[in-house]
Amino acid sequence: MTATQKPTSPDLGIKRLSIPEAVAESLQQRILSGEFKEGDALVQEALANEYKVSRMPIREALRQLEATGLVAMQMHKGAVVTSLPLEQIGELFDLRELLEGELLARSLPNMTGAQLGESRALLTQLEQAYIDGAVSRWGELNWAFHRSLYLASGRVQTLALAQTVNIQTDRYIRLQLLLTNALEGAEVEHRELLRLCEAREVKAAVAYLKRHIREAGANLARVLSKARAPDAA
Amino acid sequence: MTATQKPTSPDLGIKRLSIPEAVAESLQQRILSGEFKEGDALVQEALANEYKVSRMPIREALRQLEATGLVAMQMHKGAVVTSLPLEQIGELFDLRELLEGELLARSLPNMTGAQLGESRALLTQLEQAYIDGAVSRWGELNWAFHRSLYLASGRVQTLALAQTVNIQTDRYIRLQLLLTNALEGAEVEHRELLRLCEAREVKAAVAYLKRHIREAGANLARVLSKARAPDAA
DNA sequence: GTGATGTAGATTGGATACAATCCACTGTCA
DNA sequence: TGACAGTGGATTGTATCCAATCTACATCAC
Repeated sequence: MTATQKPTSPDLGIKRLSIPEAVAESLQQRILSGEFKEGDALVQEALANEYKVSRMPIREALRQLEATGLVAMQMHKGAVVTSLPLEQIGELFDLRELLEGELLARSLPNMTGAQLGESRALLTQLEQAYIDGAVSRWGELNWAFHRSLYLASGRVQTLALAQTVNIQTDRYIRLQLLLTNALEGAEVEHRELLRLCEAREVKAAVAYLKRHIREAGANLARVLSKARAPDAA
Repeated sequence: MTATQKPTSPDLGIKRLSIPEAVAESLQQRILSGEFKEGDALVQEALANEYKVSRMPIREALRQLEATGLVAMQMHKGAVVTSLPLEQIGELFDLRELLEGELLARSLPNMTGAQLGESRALLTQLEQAYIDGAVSRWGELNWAFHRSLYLASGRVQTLALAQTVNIQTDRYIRLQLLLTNALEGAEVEHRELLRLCEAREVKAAVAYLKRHIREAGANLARVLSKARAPDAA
């Protein structure tokens, strides 16, 4: 009745995920990877057949994705992959700048050497994925690297929000990678960002991070506006 | 059986919401109002009986609420109303400061006189609700008032995030109202905030808003830490 | 008496069945 | 020919049914 702080959960770490959660994760990957493009309809029965489950778990997964903003559901009309106007994509980058700047400012002073080492390891993987042209893996690792810099902040709510926003932008960054086959400067910037962090230059690192995000957004906007303009063809 | 048959109204504009959405909304209200307290179990069958529907729509509603962070679901164990540690509640107010400050800064320069009038009207209602002690209504109106100040920003993504965070804090603000029967200064602050907005003093208004949110958070933290401390009694 | 273990009831998870709704096609009539 | 109402198929929404899992209590061994 009183403090129920110990909910008798002996199991550590590993979290078994239910079918809806697993399906949601899979669908998210497929949307981010571009397999499902903006505006594509996600038909429940088709997905149910594909995943060899009934439509029930699919529906719950779709609702979960709806909450993250990746799909939109309409009564009796089904779910479609959301499509963001250019200005909202820009807004997402502004949000990232805001949230991630805050996170890094709070995290960096608390980061241990081991945590910085973890970030460096992730950056190495990230660069390798970039060289390999592993677009999908690059997307994951990009967030993993950024996230590793924020973990020490202990700001779980902010981190969760930042992650949601990142998932949204991820889609378009991958699209940019496919369209232009290059992320101008992003790789160099990551390395410089990590250097500043290792040097414990908090203010400089935060400023650099914000600039990094802002430029990524600007580059993307340029690519997308070109790519979307002649879609009437 | 068919008692809750919706009259087939060919209404336009009004968004017909599905049963899961309606249930989610209702449950959210009941959680925010304190009817369901932190840690309370939300049993599917009980809710299904209450709403006179099957468990299916309930499950989808619960998943929707899970995404907003109001409830947590565990495999084969059901859904419970989430309970936030004090520090995370504080974090939510920091987030509000960040997000709403940004929103107001972008919105205020675009606000029309009519929109400011709308805000003023909402503030009047808000004050009335406060006088009446209508806690639940006060919660709604508080966000409605804040939101009205941000609408002109055109930042839909940011606004959506801010709303989610607000819903989370709402719960605890209402709790504070119940515990202390007063929100120190908040009412006066709202009026001053609106005055600054009407005077188009953007920087001052943003600074004031941030302070307003920060103080609300600080006050709440004081109340909650007292209320939670002697739970072993 | 204390601890482990097995079993029954309750509750959730998933599958199937049925109803409601939408959409595209078609056939008719002006 | 063109517009429009009716109709059939496809798809979603909800209810019901069965299986899997958890929790609590009783039983048994030490």
